[in-house]
Amino acid sequence: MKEAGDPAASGGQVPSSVEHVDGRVSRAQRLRAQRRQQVRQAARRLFAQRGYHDTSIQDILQEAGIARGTFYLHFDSKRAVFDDLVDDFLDRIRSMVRRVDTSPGAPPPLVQIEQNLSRVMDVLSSDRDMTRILLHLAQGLDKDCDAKVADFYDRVLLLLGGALEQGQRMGLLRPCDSRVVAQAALGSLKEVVLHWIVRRDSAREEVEHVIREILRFALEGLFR
Amino acid sequence: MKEAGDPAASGGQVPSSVEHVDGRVSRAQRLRAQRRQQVRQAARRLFAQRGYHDTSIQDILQEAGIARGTFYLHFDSKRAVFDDLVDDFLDRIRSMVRRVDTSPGAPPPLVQIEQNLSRVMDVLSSDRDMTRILLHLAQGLDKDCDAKVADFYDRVLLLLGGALEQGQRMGLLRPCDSRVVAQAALGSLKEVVLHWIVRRDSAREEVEHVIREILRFALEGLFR
Amino acid sequence: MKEAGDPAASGGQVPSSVEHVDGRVSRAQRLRAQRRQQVRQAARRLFAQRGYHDTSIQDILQEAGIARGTFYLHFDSKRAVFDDLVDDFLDRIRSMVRRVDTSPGAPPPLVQIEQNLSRVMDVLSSDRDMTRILLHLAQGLDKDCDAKVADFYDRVLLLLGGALEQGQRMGLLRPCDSRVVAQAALGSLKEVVLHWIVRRDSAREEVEHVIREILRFALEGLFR
Amino acid sequence: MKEAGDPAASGGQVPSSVEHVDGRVSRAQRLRAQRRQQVRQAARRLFAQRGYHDTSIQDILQEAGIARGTFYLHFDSKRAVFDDLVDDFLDRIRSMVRRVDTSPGAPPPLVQIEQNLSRVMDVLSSDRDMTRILLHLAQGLDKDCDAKVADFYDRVLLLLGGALEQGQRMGLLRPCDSRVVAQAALGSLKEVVLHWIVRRDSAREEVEHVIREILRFALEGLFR
DNA sequence: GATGAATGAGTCTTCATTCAT
DNA sequence: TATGAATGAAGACTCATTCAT
Repeated sequence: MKEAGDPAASGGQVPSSVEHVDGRVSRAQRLRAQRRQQVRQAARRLFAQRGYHDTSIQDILQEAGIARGTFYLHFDSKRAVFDDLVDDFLDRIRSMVRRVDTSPGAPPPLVQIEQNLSRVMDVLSSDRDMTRILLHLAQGLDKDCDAKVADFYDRVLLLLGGALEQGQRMGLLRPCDSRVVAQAALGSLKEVVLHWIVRRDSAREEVEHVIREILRFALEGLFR
Repeated sequence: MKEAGDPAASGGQVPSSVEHVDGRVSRAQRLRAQRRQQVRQAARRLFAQRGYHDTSIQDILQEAGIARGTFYLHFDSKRAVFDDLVDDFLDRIRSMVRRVDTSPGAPPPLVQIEQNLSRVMDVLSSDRDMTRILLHLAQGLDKDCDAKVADFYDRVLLLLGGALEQGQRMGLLRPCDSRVVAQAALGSLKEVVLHWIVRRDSAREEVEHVIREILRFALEGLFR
Repeated sequence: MKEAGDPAASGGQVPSSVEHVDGRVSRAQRLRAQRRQQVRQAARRLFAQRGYHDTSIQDILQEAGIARGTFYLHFDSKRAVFDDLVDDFLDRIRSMVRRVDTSPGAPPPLVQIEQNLSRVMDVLSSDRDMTRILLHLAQGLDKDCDAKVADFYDRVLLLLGGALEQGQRMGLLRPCDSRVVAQAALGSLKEVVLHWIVRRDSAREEVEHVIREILRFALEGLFR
Repeated sequence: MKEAGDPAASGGQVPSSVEHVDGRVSRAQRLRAQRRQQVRQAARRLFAQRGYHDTSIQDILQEAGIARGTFYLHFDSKRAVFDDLVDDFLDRIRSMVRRVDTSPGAPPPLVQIEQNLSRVMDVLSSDRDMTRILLHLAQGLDKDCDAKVADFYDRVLLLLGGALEQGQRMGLLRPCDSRVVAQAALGSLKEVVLHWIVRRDSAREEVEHVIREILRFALEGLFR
């Protein structure tokens, strides 16, 4: 489970005068990052389980096995941990998506799309807690968070909509309202993830069956 | 708008004496119901706007223009209003759905489905605040609430899945994993509602265009 | 069970012009007194059972079967009912005590004392709820009430102490610190009443056995 | 003064790291105990003065000079302080009572009883507030508290009754209903304590005079 | 860095009392 | 006189955050 993007750990001010022995500072940084991870993991588990509001700082401290003050040494507030978790997770998802390459010689667009989907599903599967948080809690927490998540989905929709339009231009897809269909596709995905990844912890093959089903559903529809 | 389950109304002090002037008691009951509505409306607006946790009882009092005690005269707790709102809304949605009639002479199933969809969309459109609450807040509030909403959606999925299987048996639809496709359809719907009803307050025609688009998407798919 | 001293009922302003038919006003007064009694009885039962603070006005209304406003038509406050009950009860007890008659030809002092005691015990037995209230709740409610009850007991102590000193002067009793002994006697009585009247609802004979036991205890002591 | 049952102290966060400076932890514990005492003392004073219900948490905070949260750091609720105070006081009283030793060579039983009495009176004298609370407030607060206090007195009565029966068997005391007489004795004691210790803050000699008086009263009675 | 006692603003809820009908 | 909806002051308790050690 990757834990990228800890700005405080990497960007901290390192007083050079103190670095007597090479490696001392880096050891401190490593410890600091460890602590941070400890907190993040505890918070993630609890947020996913009980929700944001029903998780108290006290709960996190207990779960992480640290003291109150220590928490505030690493995060500014309870909300900061939440944001950190969400930002990181969104980044991880974003980084899984490759733009569809339409140059000659590249794999067929459909294959590329399925690969994107598959990579994203892998990330979601590997962190069910965060997936649950993203789908259940992140919306409705507060204007700021709503905006962030909405922005994320908007970008996804733009991507999907673009792909649809490209498909139409290429004569692969029938004409349709690309915005609406992109939304429908995104919604399908969310719902299916909720059921197969968050609620049941489905095995890889099962998830792949589900992916194929909704892809076929999206492409061929239900008739006949 | 139905006003179910008012404990105070049923358990309240019933005047043992004779109803002096005809209509005096019924007027009191009407006023009582009005007050209740006043509170519900205030709470609904605020919950939709700020979320459950960021709405204090104080906010509701202010919005409704009543005193603290008055609130508790009509509802047991902040949570009770929320539950009341959600329960009532779910009931309203449920009541819009008619089982598809496959007897000879009945309208084609597809038409019936579209009518169902249209009636549900009307309810959702007519109460954007509650739609927003249902889609954003009700999940992730609390185990109890989660269970209630999950149960609602589960019933919807059963309905959809059943319809799909029937369509398959009737040779109208191609074979597919009805559970997965039902989820996909539900997800599409949710997402589309979120965009066109909750975010933008789309006009009726716009909504109908959207309905047609996702129905066609679901039935014909994207190819060709 | 006597219900004396309702100032509002007896002292109420009666507009003479209204008294069309003789007896109309008195009927109103009777009804008023009845209502008052209704409230008193409900309150007494509840105060005895649950204590003053754990009895709400709502409880009293329910028990008495009247409406909120009606309560305040008869009593100024919750506390006023309590005071009314206690005052009345203390009066009833006081009225049972006759000063010991030492004139020649009168019954022996000891017999008079036992008669006093017996009459008081009858009152206590006949209203266990008020006895419980007096012994358990009236002390410690509040400065005012404490003062009232303390004043009552002080008068009792003065009476007892006077009797003791008289007995000493008459050569019947041995010299002793009359104040202390009066207190001891009062305390014995209270405790015994608590056990035999409040906790168990002892029959008359049992109570008389108890009276004889503590009288003998007080007079003869335990030695030999 | 014993400080039993501090849930926060035992369940608190125990520093997992090494105790850097010898005594640092124990100093923290000492400070913690001090705070607790501070709260207890403030609460005791106020409960004794104004009663349980007329003392608000706010009052206690003011009197103790601490903040709201600090109170709840040491006690679960207002009621918890009260219970803690009463439990501790009852324990202190109980611990003063030694079973009467009737083996040959032991001091005469009467002397032992007087010593017990004297020790108990010392405890009561040394904490007038708690004595007042025990005699005035603890009864009538609540079923739970009533039961606790009643149980305490029941044990005292058992002890006294047993002593009386032993005295009778040894031929020292005349036959009597030991239960009734034990109650009378307990009641005498309570009343006398109320007057001489709670109301007036009598000096030691005065209290001893009172003890002697009621002992003589109990043993020799009043006749002659 | 790590600790955890202290803080106090903020929240929900109760309930005695008032008053228009 | 009787009613009961409305009131709002007052209460207990929580919990994210700070800071001295």
